[in-house]
Amino acid sequence: MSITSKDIARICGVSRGTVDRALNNKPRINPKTKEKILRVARELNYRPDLVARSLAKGETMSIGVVVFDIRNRYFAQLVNAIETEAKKYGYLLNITLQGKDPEMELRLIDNLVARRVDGLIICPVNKGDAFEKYLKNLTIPLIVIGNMVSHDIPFIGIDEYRASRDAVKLISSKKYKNIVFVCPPLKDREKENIYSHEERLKGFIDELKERKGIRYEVVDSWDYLNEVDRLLSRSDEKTALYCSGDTFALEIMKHLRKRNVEIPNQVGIMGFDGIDILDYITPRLATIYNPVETIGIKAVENLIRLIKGESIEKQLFIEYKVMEGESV
Amino acid sequence: MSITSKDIARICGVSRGTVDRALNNKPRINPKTKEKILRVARELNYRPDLVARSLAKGETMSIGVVVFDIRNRYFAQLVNAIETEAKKYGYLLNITLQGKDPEMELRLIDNLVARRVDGLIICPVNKGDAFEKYLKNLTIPLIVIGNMVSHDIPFIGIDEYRASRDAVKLISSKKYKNIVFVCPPLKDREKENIYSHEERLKGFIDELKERKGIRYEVVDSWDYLNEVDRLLSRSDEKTALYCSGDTFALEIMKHLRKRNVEIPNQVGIMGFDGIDILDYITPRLATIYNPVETIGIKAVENLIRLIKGESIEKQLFIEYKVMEGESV
DNA sequence: TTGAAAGCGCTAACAG
DNA sequence: CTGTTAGCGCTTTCAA
Repeated sequence: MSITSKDIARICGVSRGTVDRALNNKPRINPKTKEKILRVARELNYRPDLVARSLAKGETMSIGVVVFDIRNRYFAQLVNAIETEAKKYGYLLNITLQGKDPEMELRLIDNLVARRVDGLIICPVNKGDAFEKYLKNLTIPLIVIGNMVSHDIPFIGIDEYRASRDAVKLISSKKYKNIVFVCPPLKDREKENIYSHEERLKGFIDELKERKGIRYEVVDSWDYLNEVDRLLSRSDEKTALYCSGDTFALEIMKHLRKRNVEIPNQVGIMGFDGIDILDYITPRLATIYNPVETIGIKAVENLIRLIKGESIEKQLFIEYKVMEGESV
Repeated sequence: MSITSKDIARICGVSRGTVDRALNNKPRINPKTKEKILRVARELNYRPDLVARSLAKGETMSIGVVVFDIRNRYFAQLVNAIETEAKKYGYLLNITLQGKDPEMELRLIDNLVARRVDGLIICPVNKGDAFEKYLKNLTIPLIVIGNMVSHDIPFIGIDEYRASRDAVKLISSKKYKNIVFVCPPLKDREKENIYSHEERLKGFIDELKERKGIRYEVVDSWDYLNEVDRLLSRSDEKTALYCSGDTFALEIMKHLRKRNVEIPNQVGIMGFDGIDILDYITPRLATIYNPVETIGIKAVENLIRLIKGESIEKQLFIEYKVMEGESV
């Protein structure tokens, strides 16, 4: 057993209340007794039990985080930023991964709430009214990142719709005659929250509707590599593949490399997210840089405001950046 | 305020002890009262307060993790594996990042201990006797990953020395006349624990000592790109760059690509770790595959054994794999 | 089968 | 300036 404040009180011949005042820099204590208590505490290498403190104070100084998976570059960068920022304020992270499993997500949120984390940051896979209601009934503050659930629940992300239109503008400026939006997650739209991809899709379509003379279509299959083969063999028009995620773009590039298809000479490619490993890839992938670090930092800032009972703006859109690259 | 077991007791007209028996499937309770309590609990959406439970039971069902940084692929994969495995046993993770700051590492470990995590998994940046003693004095079980601190402290990793010799064997088999070990972390050997890199260095040297006719040298500078330029301009022998980490290899490949140096025709490159993004890189990098998922899983398994008071083997070496690639 | 009471280690409120 | 008391919500022990 480790040493408690009671032990210190006994040894110093004072009450636990006095020990508390000394240890936590509270007023109304004799400097000499304070000094003595601090000395004894140090000598005995006293460490307060933070579990007990949490129970007494009703705060744990922890933030619960629920995301898909941190092998995913995007979430690795996000969680990294959240941890670094939270630490500055004395908060530690309870991080949990739902692996796109809606049931698991609910279980994890329940568990974190039961552990009395002071707030939650989630990138949800669930969606819909029931989920919205569930979140609203939580007793703790919450910030949603990426996949918006409703306009009523605090959200931080980028304006995916506008970013997607910008992506299409960039591609169009390169005189492609045919643009394909590659977005496998659309396949899962029934069961999963794919808000961000749906916004990107809308932006893609709206932008192209306004432009004449460019054909476009959508690939919404996880078998997208074969789809790409089929599309490219079928048409001899200058085609660009606009991918709703850098990872899909990288997979396609790897695939085309095997087929000796040259990028961007024979086909153009654009991604979305601006994950950090693009640094190592040739040709440099055109993409939308999603400021994930900033999003993480803002999420922590806003969450802490909520924890303190302060108010925040319900929707916070961070500026993204169009990265030209060499692949389109 | 949320509802407590006391409320349930009051409503059901029983004592808190009985409520506990019902809720936690304990014996010696009348099935009918149990049923009633469970029903009421469900109706009121009762959730036990896990902080209170932790205080009462003396266990938190959390595991503390301290690593460098999870933008680093290696740690992202590691933490991902640890989380997934720990969750199976009902443990959540408190993950913290020390960013190679020794002071920070100590503060984080202290904090986690104060939060009464049931065990720790760390990849330490500290080293030496004082640190070893500090770790031994911790009141909770601990597993060290990667950077061994001492043979007395439970460790999981690969046999870096042997792996490094195997790497050199692979390179040698390709008839290089000059092999350069690129290992910037050596620069920090005074202040940081770079056990794994030092083992790799030893393996490199020992293997080459046994082979005649191959020149070798070591680059231990963070300015390694310029060093590489200098080395390559100086010699016209067939040279291979053996990097103590895939990231260094990727940086060099990117650098050489700009200089239009062909790999492996003009210079060979080999990495270490086998991080997942190599999938997207051409030419395929030769490397040592470090089974980080397995290491994470084993770390959790062993830690839980320690938590339960069971015994484990102090040193656990997982099998690595030599990946031939096309870069050497 | 159930209840009562004590305790986990800390904080907070009030009285002295 | 200091001590006392109660309480956070749960588990555990012992007695009934």
